[in-house]
Amino acid sequence: MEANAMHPECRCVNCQLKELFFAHLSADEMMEICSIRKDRAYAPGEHIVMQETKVDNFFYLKEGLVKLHFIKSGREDQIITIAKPFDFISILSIFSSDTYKYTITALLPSVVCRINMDIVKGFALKNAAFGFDLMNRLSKSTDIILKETMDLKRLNLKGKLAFILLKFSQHIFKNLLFELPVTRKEIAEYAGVSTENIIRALSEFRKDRLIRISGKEIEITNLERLEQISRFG
Amino acid sequence: MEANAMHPECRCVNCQLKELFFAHLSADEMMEICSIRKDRAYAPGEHIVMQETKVDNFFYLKEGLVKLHFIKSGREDQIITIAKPFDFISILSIFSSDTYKYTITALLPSVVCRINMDIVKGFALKNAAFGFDLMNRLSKSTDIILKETMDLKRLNLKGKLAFILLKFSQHIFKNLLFELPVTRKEIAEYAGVSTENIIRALSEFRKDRLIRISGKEIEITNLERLEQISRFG
DNA sequence: TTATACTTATGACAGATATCATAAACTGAT
DNA sequence: ATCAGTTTATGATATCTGTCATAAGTATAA
Repeated sequence: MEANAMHPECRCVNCQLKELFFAHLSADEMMEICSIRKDRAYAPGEHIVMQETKVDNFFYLKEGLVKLHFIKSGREDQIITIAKPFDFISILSIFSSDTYKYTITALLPSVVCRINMDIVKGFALKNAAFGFDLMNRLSKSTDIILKETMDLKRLNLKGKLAFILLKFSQHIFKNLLFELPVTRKEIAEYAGVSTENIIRALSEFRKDRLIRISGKEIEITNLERLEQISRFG
Repeated sequence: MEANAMHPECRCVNCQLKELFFAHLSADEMMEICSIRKDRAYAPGEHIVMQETKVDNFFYLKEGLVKLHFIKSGREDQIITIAKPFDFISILSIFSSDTYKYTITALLPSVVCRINMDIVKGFALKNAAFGFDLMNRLSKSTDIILKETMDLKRLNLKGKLAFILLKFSQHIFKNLLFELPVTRKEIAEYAGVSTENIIRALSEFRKDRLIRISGKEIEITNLERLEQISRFG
């Protein structure tokens, strides 16, 4: 595409962010964004954003997998959601607060695209169509998270586990066979139940031949049944 | 105020929406908004917005109290949150989807200010500062809801109940003595537990002299202890 | 008013989940 | 290779929560 040729720094395929910017900004403005934005790679376990720190950048996940979570001293983490490539990961509060409200941590080797927040705000304030599009995308992201949280909330333990396994299989890896990118403890923190019970439920799913497990590798062998459990369990 | 005199249709004290519009729109634009917007009163139990219907209006709660909830046939409702005057109540998905994703129902006699969505979108698209301010307010509302949902999620039954009682006392009625605007069943739908257990826990709070109950009237008699339970319970 | 449905309340019990204990497997650092 | 710490796994048990049953109180409409 000629557009990409014009912006050698913004050549990532599938970049929603680029779409967002391209659709509304001039060639010069694009040049500005593309020269300012920075990529950075993170190893699993590395914090991308730490809660309570000053909001300085807008983050976008290009590669890998991350968790959005609350860290509470003396208490288990709470995982808000798990975000995949092309998701906006700095969502809540970045416009309405001056500190990040939650922590973002890499689960897999990840590459994050970072744009100075003042620049993004500047564009939003002088380009209404851009701001409007940005608002739509941010609100869509938040909506999905809240919906997911409410869905998880109403399910029993096995339902929560099935829901999470299906999220990995259907939405993240798009494959019945996948490598779990989280520990059992993290699944528990996501579901809001105890680690032991997640392990137990995994074993029962295995015994009932809904899944096969070898270490971190999971294969869903009875998709239909697992979907039932995630809806009604 | 002279501003109010200029816009006789928009004279409500404490209107956040008016602030939002006044700050960014011209006198003519304000005239347009003020002549188009409509108030409507709703009786308790009346639906203000029904999920799955077309997004046509932007809603703002002027008086009363409402619940935002998901209705599922054959299953109990899920209450997302309870909104009080000056809250934006049409939040999730109104910009990113063409149907409302949840239902809004009055809990107390309520007055809602309604503005045609196309008009709001029109202003947002041609006035960047207005759109930016709107985005901030909407995202702040959603942030608070998600935070509240995550807080509720990690608490045990008594913690959830204490949290909800404190929300009524501290955030909504700003009084230790208040009239419960919801049934025990609705508290249960909000907390995500069974109605019987909410009733039982209320009785125990009464026996432990944390609250006094007479019908719908609740008085918090041991605030400190109730706050402890809502934090660590 | 009576009749009906709903709400509040409590007890009994079953089922779900957390907690504690133990141990094997795995991981990373030395 | 070894050690320490973490993760996975399973059992036993206590606690929490849901479900079912019953009944009294309350509101609403005919």
